[in-house]
Amino acid sequence: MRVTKLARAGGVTAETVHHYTREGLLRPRRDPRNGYQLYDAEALGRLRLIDRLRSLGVGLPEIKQILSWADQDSPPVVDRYTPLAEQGRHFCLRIQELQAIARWLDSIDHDNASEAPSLR
Amino acid sequence: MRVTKLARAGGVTAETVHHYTREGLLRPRRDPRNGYQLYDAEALGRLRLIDRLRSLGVGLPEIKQILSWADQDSPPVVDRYTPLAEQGRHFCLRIQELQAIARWLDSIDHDNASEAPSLR
DNA sequence: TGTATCCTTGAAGCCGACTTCAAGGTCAAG
DNA sequence: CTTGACCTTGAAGTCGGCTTCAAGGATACA
Repeated sequence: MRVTKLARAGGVTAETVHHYTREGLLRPRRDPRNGYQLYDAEALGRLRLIDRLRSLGVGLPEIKQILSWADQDSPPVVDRYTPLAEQGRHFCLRIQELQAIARWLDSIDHDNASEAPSLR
Repeated sequence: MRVTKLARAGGVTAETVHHYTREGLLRPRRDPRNGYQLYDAEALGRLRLIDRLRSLGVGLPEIKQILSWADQDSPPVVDRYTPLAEQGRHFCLRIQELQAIARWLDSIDHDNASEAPSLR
């Protein structure tokens, strides 16, 4: 599929797809006849992943790295173990923080007398 | 305490504290003698919360709103129920996404044969 | 009393992530 | 064979979130 179709499927603008492509996060093949960029179904998965990570405040370079791990089918584990584990810990921390905040928001939501632990 | 001390305690620069103060996320009282901004222990809690939310991609206006809920000691629940519940759902979604991604990263990390579900 | 450190405000600058603009090539339908 | 929708690239513009700069006042202390 071409940019516009991918963009619509992923819920972003065609320009955003272009942007990610320029930045190397998406790597479409080319239609040899006209130079058009052609994206496959996997590209849609990548696009959705990019979008989710972006909404969580992950920057494009970091996302690019994550995608590169996904690209390696049979990678040498030892080469990427350290940064990957680090990434994993990073996300685990974020999750815990997010959960704590969500619990707190929820406690207000249900009008429990509890307050934000982080503010005291 | 004054800006620099708060900033150091919160692990940010004094300029960042100034920025948050200008944007209304922190509201220090003033030393009447010299106009200095004075922050209390609660401000440190707020600062830490701001910092965590920022690292999760939450923007300053959204954070300001969240802080305003924390400010209300005995608020009319009905007035803020809707946006708050929305916020809660928003964060829950983020958490779920983040967990899915973390699981996936983790699965690579431990070299299971599994792949990213989001890419297929 | 000097001087080093901290405080104030306002304005300008920087960076990342898009978004818009411009100029032109492709293509299907009528 | 023209019109409208879609594609290309490169460059410039926008916006949020700081960060830096500038000019001047306050404080601490040897």
